[in-house]
Amino acid sequence: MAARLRIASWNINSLRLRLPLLRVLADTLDPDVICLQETKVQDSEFPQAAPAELGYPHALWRGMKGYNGVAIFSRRPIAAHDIAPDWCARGDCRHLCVTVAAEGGPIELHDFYVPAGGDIPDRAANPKYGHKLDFIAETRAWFAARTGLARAVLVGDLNIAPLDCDVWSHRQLLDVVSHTPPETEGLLAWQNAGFVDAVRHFVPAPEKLFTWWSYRNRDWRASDRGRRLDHAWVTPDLAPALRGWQVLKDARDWERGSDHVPVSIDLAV
DNA sequence: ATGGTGGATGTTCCA
Repeated sequence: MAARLRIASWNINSLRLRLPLLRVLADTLDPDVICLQETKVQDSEFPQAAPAELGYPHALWRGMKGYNGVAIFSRRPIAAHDIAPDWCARGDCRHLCVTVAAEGGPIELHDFYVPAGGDIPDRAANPKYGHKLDFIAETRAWFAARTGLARAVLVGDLNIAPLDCDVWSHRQLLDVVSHTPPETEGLLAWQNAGFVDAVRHFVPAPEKLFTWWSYRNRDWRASDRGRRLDHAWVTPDLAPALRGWQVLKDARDWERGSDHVPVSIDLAV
C-alpha cells in the first residue's frame, strides 16, 4: 500500500518574519512537503538551517530581494527539475519545480506564485494586469505542449478565484482583479491543459471555499469576504490517488499571520 | 465611493 503524501501550499508573506509559524504549520498539519510563496528573501539571505530544524531536511528555494520568492521544504528527497522557462522573461522567482521521491515513482511538483496583477483590470491602464494575463497564457501553453504529463502536482498562490463559489460575491467581484472573466477563463484554460482541481474534487461547486481574507477586513471571520486564491491541482492519473484535503482556516488568526491560509492535499502514491 | 492593513524598504512599492 502506498504511503500518504501530504503536500501543503502557503503564501507565507515573508519567510523570515513568519519562521516561527512554520513550526505551528508543521505541528498542526503534519505535511510531508511544504510549498511556500512570497518568501521575500534573496537566496544569499535565506535561513539555510531552518528547514532541517523544522524536520524537513530536503529543501530548495528561489528568491529575490523584497518581493516574490518560492521555496519547497520536504521530508522526502527532492531534486531540482529545471525544465520550465523564465516566465515572461522577468527573472521573477515565481516558480519552482522539483521531483519528489515516492513509492510508485517520482512526482513532478510545481510551486507557483502568479502575479497579483495590480488594481485596475485593464491592460492599457495597468501593465501588471497584462503581465498577469500573459503569465497564465504562457503557463497554459507550456503545459498544453507537455502531452502525456502524468504523476504531476501543481500548487501555489495563483491569485485568481476561478469559480463563482470561490469568492464571497461573484457579482460584486466581476470587476475586481482576481475574479475578472479574462483571469478566471485563463486560469481554467491553464488547469484544463492537463490538471484537475484536487480541492474541488472534495468540495464541489457551489459550496463556497476561501483561502484568503484581506488584511483590510476587520473581523474577517464574521464578514467572511474571502476568495480562493490558493490551489492544488493534480494530473488526472492521480485523481484516484487523492485521499483528503485541508484548508487551515484557523491559521488566519495566528499571531501576526499571513493573509493567506495553508491548503493541502493527501495522495496515496 | 472610499479607505481600510501589512511587509520590505528606505523617504515608496507591492500586495
